[in-house]
Amino acid sequence: MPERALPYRPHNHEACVSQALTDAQDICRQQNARLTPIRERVLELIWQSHKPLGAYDILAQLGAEGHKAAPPTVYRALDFLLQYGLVHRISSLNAFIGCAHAGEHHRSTFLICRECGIVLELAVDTVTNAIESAAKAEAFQVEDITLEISGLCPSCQGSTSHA
Amino acid sequence: MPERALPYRPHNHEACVSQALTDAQDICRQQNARLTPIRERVLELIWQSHKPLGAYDILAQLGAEGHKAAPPTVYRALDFLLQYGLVHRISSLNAFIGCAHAGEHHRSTFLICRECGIVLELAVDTVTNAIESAAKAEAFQVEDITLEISGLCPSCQGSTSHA
DNA sequence: GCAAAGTTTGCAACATTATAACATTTGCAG
DNA sequence: CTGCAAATGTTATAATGTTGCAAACTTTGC
Ligand SMILES: [Zn+2]
Ligand SMILES: [Zn+2]
Ligand SMILES: [Zn+2]
Ligand SMILES: [Zn+2]
Repeated sequence: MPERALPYRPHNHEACVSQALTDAQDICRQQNARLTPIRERVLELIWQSHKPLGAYDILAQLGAEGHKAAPPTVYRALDFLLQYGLVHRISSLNAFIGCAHAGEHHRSTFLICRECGIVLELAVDTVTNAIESAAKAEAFQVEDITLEISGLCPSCQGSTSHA
Repeated sequence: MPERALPYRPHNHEACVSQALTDAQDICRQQNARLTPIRERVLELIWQSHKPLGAYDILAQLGAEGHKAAPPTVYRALDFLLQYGLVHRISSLNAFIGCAHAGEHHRSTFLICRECGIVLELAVDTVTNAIESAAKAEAFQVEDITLEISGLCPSCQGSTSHA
C-alpha cells in the first residue's frame, strides 16, 4: 500500500481526496452499500482538509453550492459513513474527519493540534495493546475506544503566537 | 492512602461521597479556591453515583430541590470543578463524573459500561507511556489526553438482556 | 468600619449540536 | 408495471452549551 503523506506539511492533497473517494467506492461496492451522491459529496467535503468538520459546517457548504439540505440529511450521511468506517467522529470536538485507514481493521489514535486544527490519525499497536491489557486487568470487555490527544503538532511548536 | 472500592459492586457509597467532599475542601483550601455552596452541591450531585451526570440533569436536580438555577450556574460550577481537577468531562457522553484521583497528578482512562452506565477511572502508567511515546514518535507535543473505553463491565457481562 | 475592587451568582437571550416524526421520492425485484 | 424497501425531504423540536450584563457577595486596603 502507498505510504500516506503527513498532513502537516504541503502535499498533494488532491491525491488524499481521490484516494479516499476511490477507496470508499471500493468498500461500498464490496459491501453492497450505496454510496449515493449526497453521501459521496459529504465524504468529499470532510476530506477537503485534514481538519475535522462539524455537521453544520457541512450543511453550510452544501447550502452554498445550491443543495439546500436540512440537518437530518447531513447526519444521515454521516451515520452511513461512520457505519462503513469511512469517517470518524472526534468526540472532543463534535466534528468528523475522514478515516485514514478505511477498509483496514484498526483502532485509532487521533493527534489533534489545538493551534492549526490538523488531525493525524494513527493506528499504533503498542497503545492499543496497553489499553486492552489495562481493561483486561479490570475484567472489562472492550467494545470501543475513544482516544483523542490534544496538543501541538510539529509545525505549530515554537510558533506560539508571538508573531 | 485508603484503597478505593470498585464501583460495580455494592459498597459503602456514602464513604465515596464524603471522602470526595473532604478531599475537595482540602484541595480548595490549599489552592485558595472558594468551594462555594453551589459548587459543593454540584460536586455532591455528581458523586451521587458512579455514573456520569449531564449538565442538564444537574440543573434538573437543583431545580427539584428548590434552587431554580439557569444553565450558566451549572456550567460555571462545572468549569470550576474541572479547573481544580475535582471532576472530569466524559466527551463521548457529554457528561461529568467525579475524579477518583483528585489532588494526584494523573492521566485518566475511563472504562464506561454501556449497560449499567457505571464508569471506572484508572490511571495506568503503561497506557500513558505508550500514548506519550507514540506521540513523541510523531514529534507531537501532548497537552491533553481523552481516553474513554466503552464496553461491558464485569457485572454486566453474561447478563446481555436475554431475560 | 468602609469604600473600592474583584469574584461569584442571577438572569435573559441566544448559539450550536442532534434527533423525532412523517411525507415523498428513488431504486430495485418480481 | 407494481409493490416494497431504502433513501431523502421537511418541519419541528430536543439536548447541550455560551454570551452579556446586572446584582450580590467577598476580600482587601485603609
Ligand atoms: Zn492531504
Ligand atoms: Zn498544528
Ligand atoms: Zn461509591
Ligand atoms: Zn455494567
